[in-house]
Amino acid sequence: MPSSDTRDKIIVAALTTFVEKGVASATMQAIRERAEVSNGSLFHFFANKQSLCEAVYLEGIRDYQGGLAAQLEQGGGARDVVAALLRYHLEWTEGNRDWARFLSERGYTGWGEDLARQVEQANTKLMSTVSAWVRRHVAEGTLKPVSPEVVVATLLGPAQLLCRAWLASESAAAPTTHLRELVTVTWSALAARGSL
Amino acid sequence: MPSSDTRDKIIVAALTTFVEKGVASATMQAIRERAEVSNGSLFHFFANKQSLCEAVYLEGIRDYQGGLAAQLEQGGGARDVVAALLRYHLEWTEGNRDWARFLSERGYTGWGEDLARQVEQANTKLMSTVSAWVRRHVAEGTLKPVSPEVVVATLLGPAQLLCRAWLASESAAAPTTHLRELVTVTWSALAARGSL
DNA sequence: ATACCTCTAGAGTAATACTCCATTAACGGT
DNA sequence: ACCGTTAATGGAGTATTACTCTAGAGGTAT
Repeated sequence: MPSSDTRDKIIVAALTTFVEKGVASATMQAIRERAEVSNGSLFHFFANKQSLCEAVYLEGIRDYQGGLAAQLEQGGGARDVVAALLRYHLEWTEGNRDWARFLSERGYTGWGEDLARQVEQANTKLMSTVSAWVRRHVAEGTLKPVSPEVVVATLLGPAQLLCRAWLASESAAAPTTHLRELVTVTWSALAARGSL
Repeated sequence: MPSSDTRDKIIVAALTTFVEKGVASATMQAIRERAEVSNGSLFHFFANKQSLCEAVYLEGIRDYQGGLAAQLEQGGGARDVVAALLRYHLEWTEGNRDWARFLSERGYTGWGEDLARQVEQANTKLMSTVSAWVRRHVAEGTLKPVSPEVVVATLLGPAQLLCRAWLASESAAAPTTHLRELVTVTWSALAARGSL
């Protein structure tokens, strides 16, 4: 079966193993056994454990960010967009628990230059889309005149924190539980005085 | 020099090495050389790399959370407390960059039961303090009636995100730069309709 | 003084990330 | 249809490194 879905098998095996055992304790052997792949193949696709990590990370963040960007483009009033973004974040996390776990607990600093560059790039791209959206609405007077960085942080920060809590301990309430409150609060945070 | 400041030397050496090289690539040898400590001593205090990690993590989070709790107790109006919390978070991050890096990029899931328990405990304690504060102000009508979890997330989520951005890329603006906007926005988020 | 305990020391061991090369499949050009 | 080149696979071998083990130094109490 000489095809490159081997790569995918490895990535998904790596993800589950990483989440299950923790990255440090996850051995390459365990991963390659789960993926049913030989040592040679494994190291053919990923030069070392770190680059495997990076690949998993990148795969996850691309999927997540892609969906997020889509929410921005589907137009609608500012408040609807805010709600959509929040809902997306919560639902994505709930529906992709392993990925979310991996992403939320792993920064990319100290990783390879390549990855750093690619992630920065993805972030920048997303950020510029958001910035445009923000500027437009600030100009129209629907949003408070604050910097795009702060807007993004205000939008996603709280959701991320709630999600992290849920990911860390089984006991915490599911993210989507908080959607309603989160939208209310976040909208108050960002809406210009007077705009509904 | 048979004293237990050896332990501290190890912890600080570990932190710097972890941040410098990344946890995975930081070897125990490098750490013990930086700490100027023998192999025996190192493994006398920390049974393995993971428990060293955990000790570093715990040390950091305790310092951070301690300061945070202090902000809550020093009274004042709700808005002042919000501002103080935000300022504290930003300043602590800026002043303890290495710790902040380590903490923000490292979740504790998949780590030892002990650590998990201790962190949960610390979180719970902080959370109950915050909850009390929130309930009081909700009752007085200064804060919107939302769950303490969402209040906490709203308070610290944005700040965390901004700090992470700063920690990840040298280019981002220093956290404290955003303090003013952050306070404005966060206060709008939490304040009950009508309270200044 | 002696027994005891914490801490230090460094050589030794086992695990494991990674290398190497030989073999096989896939593909493109003529 | 053939061949050359590249991509993929297999598994045995190596080197690094987390961790172990045992012997002993320093310090304290009885």
